[in-house]
Amino acid sequence: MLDEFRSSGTLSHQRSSHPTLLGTRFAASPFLSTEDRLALERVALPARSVAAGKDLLRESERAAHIEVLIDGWACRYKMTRDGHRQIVALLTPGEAANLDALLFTRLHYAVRTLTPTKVLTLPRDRVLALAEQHSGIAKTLGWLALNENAILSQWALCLGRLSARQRLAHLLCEMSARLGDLDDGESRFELPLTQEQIADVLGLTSVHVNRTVQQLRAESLIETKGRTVMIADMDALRQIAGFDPAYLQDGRASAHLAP
Amino acid sequence: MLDEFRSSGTLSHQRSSHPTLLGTRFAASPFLSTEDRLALERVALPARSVAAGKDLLRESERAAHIEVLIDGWACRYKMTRDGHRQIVALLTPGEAANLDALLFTRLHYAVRTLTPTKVLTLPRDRVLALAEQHSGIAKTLGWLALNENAILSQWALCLGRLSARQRLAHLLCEMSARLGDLDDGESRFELPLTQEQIADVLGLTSVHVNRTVQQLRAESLIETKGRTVMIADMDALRQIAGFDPAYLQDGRASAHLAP
DNA sequence: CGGGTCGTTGACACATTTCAAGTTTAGTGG
DNA sequence: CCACTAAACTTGAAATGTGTCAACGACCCG
Repeated sequence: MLDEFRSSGTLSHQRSSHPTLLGTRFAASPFLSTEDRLALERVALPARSVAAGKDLLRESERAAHIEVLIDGWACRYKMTRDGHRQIVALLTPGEAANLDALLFTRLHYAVRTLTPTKVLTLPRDRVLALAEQHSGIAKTLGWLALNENAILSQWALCLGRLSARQRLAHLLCEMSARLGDLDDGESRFELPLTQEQIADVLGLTSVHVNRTVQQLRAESLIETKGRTVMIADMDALRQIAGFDPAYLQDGRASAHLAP
Repeated sequence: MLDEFRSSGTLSHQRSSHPTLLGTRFAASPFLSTEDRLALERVALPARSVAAGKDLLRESERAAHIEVLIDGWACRYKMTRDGHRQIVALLTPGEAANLDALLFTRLHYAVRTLTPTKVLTLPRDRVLALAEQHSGIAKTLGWLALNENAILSQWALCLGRLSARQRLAHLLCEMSARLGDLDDGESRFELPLTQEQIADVLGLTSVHVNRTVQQLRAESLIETKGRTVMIADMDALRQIAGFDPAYLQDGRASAHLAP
């Protein structure tokens, strides 16, 4: 059972203190061989710990490294001129914070930790050099970018066309699926977000998120205790959200393409 | 002056009838050498014409080719369970319709033409093979994907946090910039979208788009005649939208990284 | 114990949607 | 070239989802 492992938000109880990409999104790529992964790990800088609520990267910053979230949660966000925040990506353990840094000179978003995290740094130039030698690494990087693309497209649909209720349901379904809970029926996981942060993901107000959460609770669709969410009726919630996990799972289906 | 050239929505008055990537987003990549581009053109299938309003690709389809829009406009869109449409990307002359097909097995969106178009097909396997040999091509593909991510992230901010008025202003600013009108002051270009399609981009109702367009017209910020938009006061419009073209221009700034 | 963050609640304002006509424009065939 | 039709645009009135403002309570941590 991976339950405790997962709900702790941790992916890196590695045997050694050495940085490892095992269990990251990188390792989930169907294109990354073990050899590729080890090559990447060899250029990784030592992991460092970052407290919750810190800006890992700031908007418009020049970033020369890729930060990989080994442990803990973070988010990418953007600010509007009049001071509103929109979270454009939730980063769960194992995800890269700023893939763009590989080919872009400046970031177009900020990255902030949501919990205490462990972060591993991959120097841009070393990764680019590896990508030229190992096509599996190049493909993996492209695959990661396209995955983010798929999630962003889905969120455009949600933000543009779904009601508050549907958006919240969708977020819960998505996070449950991304955290590995693919089984139907029930699901329980840690969602280390305040209602205000959820509002910044959903493009809503924290007040309205609160009311919507209560509504779902009243219908016995979900339960919450602290930062733990339990989805009591996954089918019903997916129905409300119009959630189809297909957009999250590609690549796994095409694993036969791996070298 | 490129004015007529641009406003015709055409990028492919090529000398020969041979397919060409000159003038496409591919060619805009700071990583693509002339040799790389010619290699890609060699594997391209003959361009074909597609009428307006046709579904080039359907959601969940297995796509083995990348379709590049040589001429005309198209969009990527997704449908909600209850029948609402969200356009998640506007594809202008020179853009790739379904980059995802490179590494994914299934599409997560549909692609529909908005005007009569010319489409060029790049076979997936040929492109992948080229990407392994030419690092410039691999980088270009990644660069294209990251560019789409930047635009999608910006749209998440717009859809989540901007008012109808701001969103419309933002769309007009973005399209003006993407079509190459970087000069300040005025801008005139073709926007071949009905107000209903604009609504599907902005996550609004066509009725409300209409009212918002009229508002901008009444303030003398824009003028429209047919499908031609004229931005009369770019600075004011950018101010309203909080528009900063930075997210569109990366790569050009890093052109020194090209081989 | 105290102060701050987070969650909760109520009353009200307002942006946007919905519904249901019109009117204009563009395209098509006679 | 005109007549006809469908699509696109426009308008108004009413409904509604979500935001705003302001207060209070619960909880946690130092």
